[in-house]
Amino acid sequence: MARAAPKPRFARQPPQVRRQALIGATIECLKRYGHEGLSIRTISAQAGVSVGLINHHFPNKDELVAAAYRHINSELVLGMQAAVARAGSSPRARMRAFLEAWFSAPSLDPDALAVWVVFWGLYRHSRLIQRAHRETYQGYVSLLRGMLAELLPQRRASVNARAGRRPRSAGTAAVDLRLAAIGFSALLDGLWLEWCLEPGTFRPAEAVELCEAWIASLSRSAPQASRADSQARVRRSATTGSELAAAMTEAATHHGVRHTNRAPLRRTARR
Amino acid sequence: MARAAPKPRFARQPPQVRRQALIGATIECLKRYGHEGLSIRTISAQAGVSVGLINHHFPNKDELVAAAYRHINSELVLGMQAAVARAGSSPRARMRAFLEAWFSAPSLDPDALAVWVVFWGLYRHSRLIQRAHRETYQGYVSLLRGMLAELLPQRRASVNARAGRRPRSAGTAAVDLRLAAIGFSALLDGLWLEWCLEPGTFRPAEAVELCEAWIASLSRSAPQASRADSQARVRRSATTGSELAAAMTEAATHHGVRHTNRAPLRRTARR
DNA sequence: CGTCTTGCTGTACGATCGTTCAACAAGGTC
DNA sequence: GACCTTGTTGAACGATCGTACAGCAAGACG
Repeated sequence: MARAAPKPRFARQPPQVRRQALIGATIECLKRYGHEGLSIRTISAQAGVSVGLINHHFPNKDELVAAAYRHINSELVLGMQAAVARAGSSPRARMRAFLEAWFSAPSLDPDALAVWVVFWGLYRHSRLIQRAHRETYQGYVSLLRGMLAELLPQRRASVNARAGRRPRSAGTAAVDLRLAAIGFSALLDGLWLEWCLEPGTFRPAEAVELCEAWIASLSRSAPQASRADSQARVRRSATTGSELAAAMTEAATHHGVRHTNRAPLRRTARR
Repeated sequence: MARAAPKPRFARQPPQVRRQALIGATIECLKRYGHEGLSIRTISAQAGVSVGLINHHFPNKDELVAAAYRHINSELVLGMQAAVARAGSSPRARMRAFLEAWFSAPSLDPDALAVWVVFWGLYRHSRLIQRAHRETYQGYVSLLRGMLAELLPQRRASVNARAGRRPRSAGTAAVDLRLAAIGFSALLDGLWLEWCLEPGTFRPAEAVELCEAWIASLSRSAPQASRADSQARVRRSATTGSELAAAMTEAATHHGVRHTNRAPLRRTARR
């Protein structure tokens, strides 16, 4: 008889590689089984490892889930940043590249939506998810801010545009700009959501058209800021591109559910 | 010593009342604890009953959850329908009433969003949830369809407008109308989502303004269908209000995540 | 007050959950 | 080939899950 070649029962991997594999298995399980897929045994089976290995690379399950959330989040943001950077320096081309990246894989993926939805459900009750979101969300915010700022060149870059202020007694032009920015962000999210829910309803290119039409209507309703500086100063000095960008990035809640800090969660005795 | 008044240890309730109470407790638990709140013991404690009672009124947990989903779904739709009906017969007033109802409680509620998100996460993997959605979603669809049809009077009500068709070689007017309807729906969902995530960013009344501006741009970009019939026939006969309504109700996926029937879910051996 | 219906309780059960940990072995080093 | 480091295994634990069911009792009825 031939000597039995002692086939290894498992292969050791560097921690970083194994961690990445476990994160990938977590996301895959979420796609397949939804929230029920978030169990140690399901994930370890998907990754082809034993149950104990997860706690060897992650302190606990919540940390693994948060790492998975951080992964898809940063993967998306990095993809968007790369697409915009690849588009060159023309503001219009950069915005178009962003929109086309936004409305194509891997962003525009029904499976991905199913994964996002589970994370959203966890968000309000998991500090780790909140932290992972906050850390990766910043990249998305600054990307949008930069694109809008260069698309609608302002007179002066006022960095101190305070977040959250609502110019109640402002001129109509300012109000329209702020609303338009909010609406644009809603359009991005809403179209993305709708397509993922029912991909047959419209083509991604049509979503890009819709968004560009909205952008065009922005420039049309407030051309004084981008073209004629003198007119802008007359209408309202604070109505600059950076303010629009600020309002927009405030409004653009993107995929992640931000922590609202709203009404204090009732903390009655549970059970 | 005074005779101990034999205080009843529990109070019997008619099945329908108790069922409703259990449904209410389920929603309340979802608001408080998210997905973790969906346990028999948590819900029964919230309702102030024993663990066994739930299975006395519902065959199993999934049926209770589906009933809860059906409840908030139909509650919302009925509220919208009532608001529109209260507005009278003017199409514009009815649309405004709808928008104001959409952008106010109980629709516009961050707690409610947290509940919706959990249901969305369950949708793809629960036939019961899918059925509950399908049954209640019809009311929302017909409400939107009716409002748009009366807002943009068509030449002839073509009921057989097939769902899902995409006039690729159609005239530009038709494409714009379809896209506009899709965009309007995205605007509704996106604004609703954004406000629930970050209520401080804009006021509900501003969201109403945004939507009405979009509606106005609909009438502006394609007035031929609503005003001059002769022009419409020349441009494209199929571009009617009812087609817009059909396209819109296809696009308006509302809150619920529709079953996509997309790629067949990989059914590998689990565990 | 006695009787009957049935809404309701609460223990029990098996399954599965996340986590722990002692033992194993893969694979580099000498 | 012996040794050592450490990635990996898998049984075991207590907690919690959804469900079943035998028995209790609330409250209507005669």
